[in-house]
Amino acid sequence: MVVPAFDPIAEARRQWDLHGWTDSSAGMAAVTTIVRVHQLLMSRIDEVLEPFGLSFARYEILTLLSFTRNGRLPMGKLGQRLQVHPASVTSAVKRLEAGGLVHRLPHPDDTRSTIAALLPAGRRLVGPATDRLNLVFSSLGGDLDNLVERLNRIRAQAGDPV
Amino acid sequence: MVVPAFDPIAEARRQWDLHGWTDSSAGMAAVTTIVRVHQLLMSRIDEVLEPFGLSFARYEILTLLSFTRNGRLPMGKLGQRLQVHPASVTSAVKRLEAGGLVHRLPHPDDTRSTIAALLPAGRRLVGPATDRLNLVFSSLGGDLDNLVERLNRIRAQAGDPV
DNA sequence: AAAGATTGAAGCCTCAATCTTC
DNA sequence: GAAGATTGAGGCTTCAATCTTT
Repeated sequence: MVVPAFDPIAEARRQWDLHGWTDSSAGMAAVTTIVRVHQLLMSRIDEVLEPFGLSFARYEILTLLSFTRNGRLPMGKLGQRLQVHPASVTSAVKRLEAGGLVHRLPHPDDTRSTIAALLPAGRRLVGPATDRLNLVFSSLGGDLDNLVERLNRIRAQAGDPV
Repeated sequence: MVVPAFDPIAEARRQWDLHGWTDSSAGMAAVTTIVRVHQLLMSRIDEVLEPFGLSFARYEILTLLSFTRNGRLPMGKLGQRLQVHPASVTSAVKRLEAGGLVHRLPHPDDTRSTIAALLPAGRRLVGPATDRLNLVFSSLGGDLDNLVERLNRIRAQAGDPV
């Protein structure tokens, strides 16, 4: 993936304006910028997490579990917190289980439900992984709270309970 | 994917602070917010583009081609402009070709290179698809230029030529 | 009927390997 | 050897369908 010397997003916006789509150029530029930043962040995060054998999704599950009293959370709850499809949770937990970081338990009160439970090996990973991730986060710079606030406007507009 | 009544991102940040990771909570919240906004935007865009039989990546290729003098661009150029891996371009163009929206030509001067060329059916799609996307873009609201500016700081920090 | 979870299919992305041509 | 493009593999996501339990 060769990187050009100029900014492809700014160039694209110039083209939209040039072709008479001035009314959409700002929105389009915003969308492509978000896509690009998402791509860059994920790339760096995956790089940092790779030595731990974790993806970002799996790291998030580990962290979520480590925050609970007993390191346990139902599959459905995980999906809600991470805002992903139940199938994604099943897949991620399956991999975490294969790595010996988590295991599944039946829910005591509701046989339909499955509980993901943190294992010692999983808990040992959370701290170091977070430390490494901090290097990425702290290098972000800028006024992040303000950025989040502006992004939250888009979330709210889409119906998110911000 | 059930949506909870509270904001999972704000709740997660509260948890990080609670567990003594105050130094990373702002960065983590920024990352998860970007991930969420990316997810929401892509979901809405895919929904809008679905009737046209297009994905966002394929729409972007069509638009890029429509901006050129003769509707033609080498595969490699497309990858640079869209900032995606060459394999992604190959895959997207293959689908566009299957839909009769684009076709492949050999490069006249360099036999190694392949050129993607817009077909009439493809050109007819660009305008209407863009009109529909405008509905999404215009509903974004807020100061988009300012948002892009703040996101560009992250891009620049990652080495993008902003 | 509704809820919780899982499976299989399909799309998009990346990477590594490969092939042809410069 | 380097560049352009393609292929196959693997990861993540979603959806639709399915199965069990409530």
